Amino acid sequence: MFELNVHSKLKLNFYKEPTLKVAQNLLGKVLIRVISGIPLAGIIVETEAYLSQNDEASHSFNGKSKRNNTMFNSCGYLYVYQIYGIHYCCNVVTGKENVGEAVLIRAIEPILNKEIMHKNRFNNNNFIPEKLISLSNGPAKLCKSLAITKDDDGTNLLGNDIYIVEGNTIPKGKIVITNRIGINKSKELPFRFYIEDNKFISNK
DNA sequence: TACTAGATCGGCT
DNA sequence: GCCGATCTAGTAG
Repeated sequence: MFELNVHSKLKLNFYKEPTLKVAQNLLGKVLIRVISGIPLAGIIVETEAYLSQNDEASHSFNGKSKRNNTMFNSCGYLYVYQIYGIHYCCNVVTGKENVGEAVLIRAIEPILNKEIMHKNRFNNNNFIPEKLISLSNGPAKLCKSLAITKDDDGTNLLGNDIYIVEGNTIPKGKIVITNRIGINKSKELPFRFYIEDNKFISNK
């Protein structure tokens, strides 16, 4: 059973590393979302990096706008955007202020208060273990499970509402590096990372 | 199991 | 107007 240790919260230095490095270092870390004092949590098992240079798929590619403003914050903030009118996706902002880089969290493995995550996602209390994987094996699914919406855009990850703590270190050999999915531009860039053989990564 | 369309909104051309 | 860093339900095979 996972024991939440608030003191292992990641410090600002963690986010200051180069974006591609942070994307890999995030694997195995634990994303915490506190609602009414109750922590929901999952192990980060899949990420994608979005850079500021030569990356057409990145929201920051065409410069700053109202929507992507948070992406241009200095590192250590949560960037949440809405997609297809109905879903939300969350990113960890990296880089210095006005740079515009982030790591999309694509999948987590639920470990704490899974029943509440299930209720957030499916709107019912009929929690069954078979549904565990589909709780958060995709960027929009994990946001739904953790009740993350546009309201959470700009949240400081060093605060107490949404933050990330230490978890298991993933050996380099267990990190799979592939191209990103679900996009049409800059598809060829090897910016997607996930934990090998993990059951909770996204479907595609 | 595999493919397709529909949902639904805001940002950008 | 168009289309997206998605997901789901529906249909066909």
